[in-house]
Amino acid sequence: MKEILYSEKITEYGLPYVEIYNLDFFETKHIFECGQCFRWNYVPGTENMYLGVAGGRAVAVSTENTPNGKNVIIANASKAEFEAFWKNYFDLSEDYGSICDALSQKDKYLEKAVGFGGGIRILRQEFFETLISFIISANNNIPRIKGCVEKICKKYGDKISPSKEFIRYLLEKSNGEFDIQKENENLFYAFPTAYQLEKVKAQDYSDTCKAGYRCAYLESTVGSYLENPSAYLSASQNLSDLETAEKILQSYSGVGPKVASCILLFSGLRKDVFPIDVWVRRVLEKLYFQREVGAKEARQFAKDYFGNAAGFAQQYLFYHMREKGDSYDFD
DNA sequence: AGCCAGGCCCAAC
DNA sequence: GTTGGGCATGGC
Repeated sequence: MKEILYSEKITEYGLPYVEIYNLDFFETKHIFECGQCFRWNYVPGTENMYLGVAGGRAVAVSTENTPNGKNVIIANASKAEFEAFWKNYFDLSEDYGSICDALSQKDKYLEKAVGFGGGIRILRQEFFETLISFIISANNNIPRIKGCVEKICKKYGDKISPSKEFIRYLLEKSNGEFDIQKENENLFYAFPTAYQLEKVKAQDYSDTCKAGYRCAYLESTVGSYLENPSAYLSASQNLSDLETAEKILQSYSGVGPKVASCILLFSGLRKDVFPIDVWVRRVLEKLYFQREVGAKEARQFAKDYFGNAAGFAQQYLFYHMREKGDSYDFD
């Protein structure tokens, strides 16, 4: 794997940004629209820029082609912030070239899915945010999940006031299409900490974000999380025993097998899990079974067939099928 | 109107 | 240990 080269720069009007040079396997659309995250939004008027909040910081991420390859630009970030947070967040230490090669050689379906979504990176998102977000995701659809999460952040999270320079950057890059008034009111909030949610009741969540019956799960899970905030560490450190990690996560209210897999995968704790929702089960049935299968049989197959790369395989298959929609067909 | 969405809980076997 | 009904909400 190539060494990651980057530097901090600054616009002529004073906005710091980090530029990563010649980075392969990084497409913003693939990364932010593959269903793993809910707080990144396309910036209208740009080619491929997404604005998001993580780690209590708002940044705009885009790529641009140069004669030497594709550069990634993280705007409104310093070198120190990149090294302390974003480098890990974007999973830059993972060798996606090897993963894509290995999966592509496995079968023709994966070859196509990897060819389609080869710019995906599995984000190493913060644990508590991932826990709460994927409880909301159960039996829900992605646009609504994003709305629920956004409203919770707006009501309970810390306000992040964008600098004048960052606003100018967003306006210029979007040719004025970015609605700074509206988005400043909606997007620039940190995900709340567990302590900020400590006193929030199910009814409050319901009034705030209309998450329905999941609101009771949220209240309960925040409570049990606060009883032992480091419990998830024992799940993450227990790398030799996936079943224990899943069991710990499933002790939270609203977390079953599928949501537990998502939390492990999308918070970067484990890459060898294979979350199975209704979409993914359909893909497995269509591609590998040619019949209907139960959840347990599907899980076993994924574990045996995809092995250590199961999480990556799942994301490439999921993204490909979701984007293709009705035209998803390999035959 | 009825079905579906990155499913889970709980009761009944 | 497995299975099935119920579940809030909004888009189509």
